[in-house]
Amino acid sequence: MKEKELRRSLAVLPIGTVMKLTDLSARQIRYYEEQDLITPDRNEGNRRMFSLNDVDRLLEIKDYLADGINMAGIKEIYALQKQRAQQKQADLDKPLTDKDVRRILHDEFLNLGRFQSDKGPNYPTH
Amino acid sequence: MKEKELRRSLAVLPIGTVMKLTDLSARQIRYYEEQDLITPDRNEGNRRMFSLNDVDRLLEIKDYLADGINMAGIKEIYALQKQRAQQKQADLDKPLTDKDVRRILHDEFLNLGRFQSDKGPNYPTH
DNA sequence: TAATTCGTGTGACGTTTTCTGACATGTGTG
DNA sequence: CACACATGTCAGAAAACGTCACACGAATTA
Repeated sequence: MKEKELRRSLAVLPIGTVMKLTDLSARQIRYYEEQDLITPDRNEGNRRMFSLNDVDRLLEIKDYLADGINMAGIKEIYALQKQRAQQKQADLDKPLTDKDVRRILHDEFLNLGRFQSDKGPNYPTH
Repeated sequence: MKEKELRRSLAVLPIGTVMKLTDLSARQIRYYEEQDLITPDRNEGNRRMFSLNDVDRLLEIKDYLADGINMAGIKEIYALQKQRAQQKQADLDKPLTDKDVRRILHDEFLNLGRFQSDKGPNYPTH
C-alpha cells in the first residue's frame, strides 16, 4: 500500500481543478493555506500544486466549517490528530517499557474471566 | 469498483503535470492526440485536461515507441483492443445462440475425462 | 454603540502556462 | 533524391494563477 500513499500525496493538481473538485473559491483555498490548514507544493513557476490528500482535507475543512467550527477549532483538530499520529509512530519505534508490560499484563488479567459468567468480577477498567 | 474507474477517468490534470508524469514534451503529447491515440478533455478555456487513464496510455505509447512500433502500429493495437472490448460487451449483452450452446456442451464433453487418468482421450482442443 | 475580528468577495496588475499554426530538422525508406 | 515521420522551436494570443489591497457582513468585544 506504499505506492497508493505516494500517489495520493503527489502534488499534481492546479488550483482550478481543486476548485471544481471541492466547490471552494480560490480565495477560500488560499486562505486555508494561509491558516496552515493545508500546504500545497509550488511548481517552478510558483503555481500551487495540490495532491489528492489536499483535496480530501479541503473537503473535510468544508464539512467542519459547515458544522460551525471556526479556523481555530479546525487547527486544533489537526494539531491533535498530528500529535496522536506522532505518538503512534513513537510507540512503534520504541520497545515496551517495564511499566507498559505490567499494564498490559494487568489488563489481560482483568479480561480473563470477562466472558465466562454473566456476572463476572466486574473490576473497574482503570 | 465503479468509483475507482470514475476517479481514473476524471480529467483533472493540465498538460504541464502530464509532461512531468510521463517525461514527454508538450509537442509529443499534442501530436499523439492529433493521431487519435488519446482524447483529453478540454476545460472552458480550451485547455487540455487529462485523466490518470490518459497518463497510463501515454506511458504505454512511450513503451511501444521505444519498442520500435510506429504510430500506425500503435493505432492498430488500440483499434484491436477496442474491438475486443466491444465484442466482450456484446457477448455480455446478448443471450447465447444455439450454436454457442452446442459449442459449449461440446467443450465440456471434451473436458470430462481430462483429469481422470494420466493418458486421457487427448482429443485435439479445436 | 463603536471598534475589531473573521471569513470571503472582488479588482488590479504582473507572470506563467497553454493554445494554435507554421516552419525546421534528423532519420529512415521507396 | 524526394518524401514521410516524429519531434523541436518560435511567435502571438488567450487563459490561469500569483500577490496585494480594499470592502463587507456577521459575530464578538470594549
